[in-house]
Amino acid sequence: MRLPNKHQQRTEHTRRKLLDAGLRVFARDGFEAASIEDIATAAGHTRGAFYANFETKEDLFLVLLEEQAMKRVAELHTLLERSKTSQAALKALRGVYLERANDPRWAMLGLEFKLFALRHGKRAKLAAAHRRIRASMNFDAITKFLPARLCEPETREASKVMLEVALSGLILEHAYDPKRISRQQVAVLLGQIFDMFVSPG
Amino acid sequence: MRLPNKHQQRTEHTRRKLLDAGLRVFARDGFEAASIEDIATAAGHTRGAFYANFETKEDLFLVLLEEQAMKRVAELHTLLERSKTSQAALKALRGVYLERANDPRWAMLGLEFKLFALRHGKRAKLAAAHRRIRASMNFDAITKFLPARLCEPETREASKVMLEVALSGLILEHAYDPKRISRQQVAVLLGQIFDMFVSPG
Amino acid sequence: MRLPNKHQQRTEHTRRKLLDAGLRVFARDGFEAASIEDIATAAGHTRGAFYANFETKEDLFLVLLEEQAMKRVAELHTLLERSKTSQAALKALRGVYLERANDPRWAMLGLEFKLFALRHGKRAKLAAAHRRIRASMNFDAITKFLPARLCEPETREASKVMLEVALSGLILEHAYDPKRISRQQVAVLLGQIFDMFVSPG
Amino acid sequence: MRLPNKHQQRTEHTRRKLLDAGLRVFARDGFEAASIEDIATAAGHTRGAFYANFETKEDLFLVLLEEQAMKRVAELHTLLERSKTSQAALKALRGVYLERANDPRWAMLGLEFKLFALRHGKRAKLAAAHRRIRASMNFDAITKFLPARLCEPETREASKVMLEVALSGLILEHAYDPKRISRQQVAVLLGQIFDMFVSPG
DNA sequence: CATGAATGAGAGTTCATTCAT
DNA sequence: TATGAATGAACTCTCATTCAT
Repeated sequence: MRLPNKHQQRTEHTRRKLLDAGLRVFARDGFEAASIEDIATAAGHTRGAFYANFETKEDLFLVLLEEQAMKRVAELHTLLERSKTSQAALKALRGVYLERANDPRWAMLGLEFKLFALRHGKRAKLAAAHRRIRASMNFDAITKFLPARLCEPETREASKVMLEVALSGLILEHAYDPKRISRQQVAVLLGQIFDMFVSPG
Repeated sequence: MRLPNKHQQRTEHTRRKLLDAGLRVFARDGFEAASIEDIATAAGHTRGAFYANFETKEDLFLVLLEEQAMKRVAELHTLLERSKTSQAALKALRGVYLERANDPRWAMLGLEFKLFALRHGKRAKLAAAHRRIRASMNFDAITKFLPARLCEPETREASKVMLEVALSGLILEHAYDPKRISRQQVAVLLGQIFDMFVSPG
Repeated sequence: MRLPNKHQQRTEHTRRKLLDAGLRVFARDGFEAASIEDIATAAGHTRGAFYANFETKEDLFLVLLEEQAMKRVAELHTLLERSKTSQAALKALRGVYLERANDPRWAMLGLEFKLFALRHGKRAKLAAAHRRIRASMNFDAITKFLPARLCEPETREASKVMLEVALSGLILEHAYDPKRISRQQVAVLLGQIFDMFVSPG
Repeated sequence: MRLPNKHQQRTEHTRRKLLDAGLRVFARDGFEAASIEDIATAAGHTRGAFYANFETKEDLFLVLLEEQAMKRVAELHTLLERSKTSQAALKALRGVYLERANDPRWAMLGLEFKLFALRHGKRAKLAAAHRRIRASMNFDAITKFLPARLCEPETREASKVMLEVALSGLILEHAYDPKRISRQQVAVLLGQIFDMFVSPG
């Protein structure tokens, strides 16, 4: 288990830059309209670097998705582990949930992913990655902090869906027309949704 | 200079078929991935027929949006006019709201439109159509049937946004993974959202 | 030989307008870039009227060429017939020659025709029309007014070529860059050319 | 960031082949009728190679024009520098002038360019290239070898125009109908024009 | 005769991808 | 590993032409 050498580090660095650029460009332009040239350029490289690190545009997209999903789930796990009481956990969870409205990129990426999966779901190559991403999006650890009434699997899952939907939908709506719904109002609505579908009653 | 009626009818018929095909194809493939050839073929015509009736893909998209938005608002108006009491109106409204989850195409079109507007909002040509579509998406007539507490403009608008967001988001989620959230559960969640943000209390 | 009836007159009128529009549009845009829609619109009609009167774009072009060529030769014949002496004929001829620099459209049409013939000369359909146009461009009647030394066939033809070339070339050059060569200078040069290649010496 | 030399060489080679093919195809078919596919194929490549080297058809056309114009002016400068006396210079100039009738492609390109500039002169992008090409077409160095009477700017410019016009016009005429005017006759006429407008009297 | 909707071939252009370097 | 020239398929769009009216 030697440390990566210089060569490997450089490769990793390029890969990192391409992923970061991918996040920006996919969120900004959408999967279809994002061009590999744009992503490579945004990463400070050329298309060649892209193809040295990823197989296709789809590949980068899925890797990016998986990475981001795991990152977010990990954040949640850390958060919950640090919380001493259920109440504290819920409060922290609520804070993170509202906080996430401030980075529209992940919401856009999630939207793009669902549209993408919906439209290319039949492709065999997609399936495995798809499952992994879906799995990493789960954070069942939440369960143990939830009030009993929310712990029946179906209800729990539906609540989670509702939270996701409200988050990404309101972010999109705010981006689409900030005058119609302000950041402030987004926060209020998200709070209401959270309290309704998560907090104990 | 007037056309013989046959010509007009033929034109109208072709235009209608193209719009219908556009709805199907845009909803299925998204704006970017939808090709004019696909739309024309789905309508039983060739690309030439498309260009005889619309200027660009964007043009068809916007016309389609406007038409559908107006159609839906008109349906609501009719509905509300027929209702004799506020209570009846609310009940009818709730029914239509839940009902709309059954046609995923409109939700997909709305999503595509928001993504499209977000990404091409600076284009001058878009602006006018955009405003018209946005306007026709409004249905302030609802207001008079709402409980007083929801009639402050900001709250009302936020509630409408929340309803739209929940509807299109849950439809997308159900389409994306029906096993995760069933049609039944979508209906339940939509009902909860409606009751929370619209019904008097 | 009855007079044309109303129907025929109307047809002839449409055909006339299409030919006039063709002259304008071909001279302005060139054969390739001229669209049938443009020509029909410039004539106050639709493409249908075009196809009711001409077979193809090429057809209109060739008919137009032939008509214009014959018209110009006829003018020359009339002119020469009216002249009582060789000297008067030459003077009149010189005047007409210089005068023709004032209508660039014919020169442009002639240029377009030569380029067209050069590029499509092998097409069988073109051959006949081509010969007729070429023939109608001749005006050997001039010969009898020319000084003896110019009457050897080769020299005579070469001189005529030189006159044509100078006329159309200078018109193009003036249209292309009026600051480089003024209308006045065009006239001076044409006069010099005429005097050198036609006038007796 | 510097390319290994092999890459540069390959690029330059392809670009060269595309320019050469462009010269042939534009001269043969004209600007409008020349297709990028034809040019690329004539160069032994695909359209993609074209777009890797040039932005548009117009771009290749203008680059080609500028290159050819500069090449011809450079030839003239070299020629004049080598001449020891005015008389020798004039003789050499006359020889080159007559010689140029043997390559119809440049004359056709020049014609196409004037027609193109005339028809698209208002386009902003064209203006700069246009000026550069026009400038590189000048060869005022001739002036010092000309007889005094031709040195007044206006007369000189007019003479140059006349020479250009005669050259390209006769080449076109000969290409259009070699039986009407032979290569031999073209040479005779060009000689007469040169002697009249350039040689000392 | 004239209209204009529809066709279909072909244009210019973009772009994911390959490959020699 | 990274470059960038080149490929080729796909796209949007134009336009000469046909045909029902």
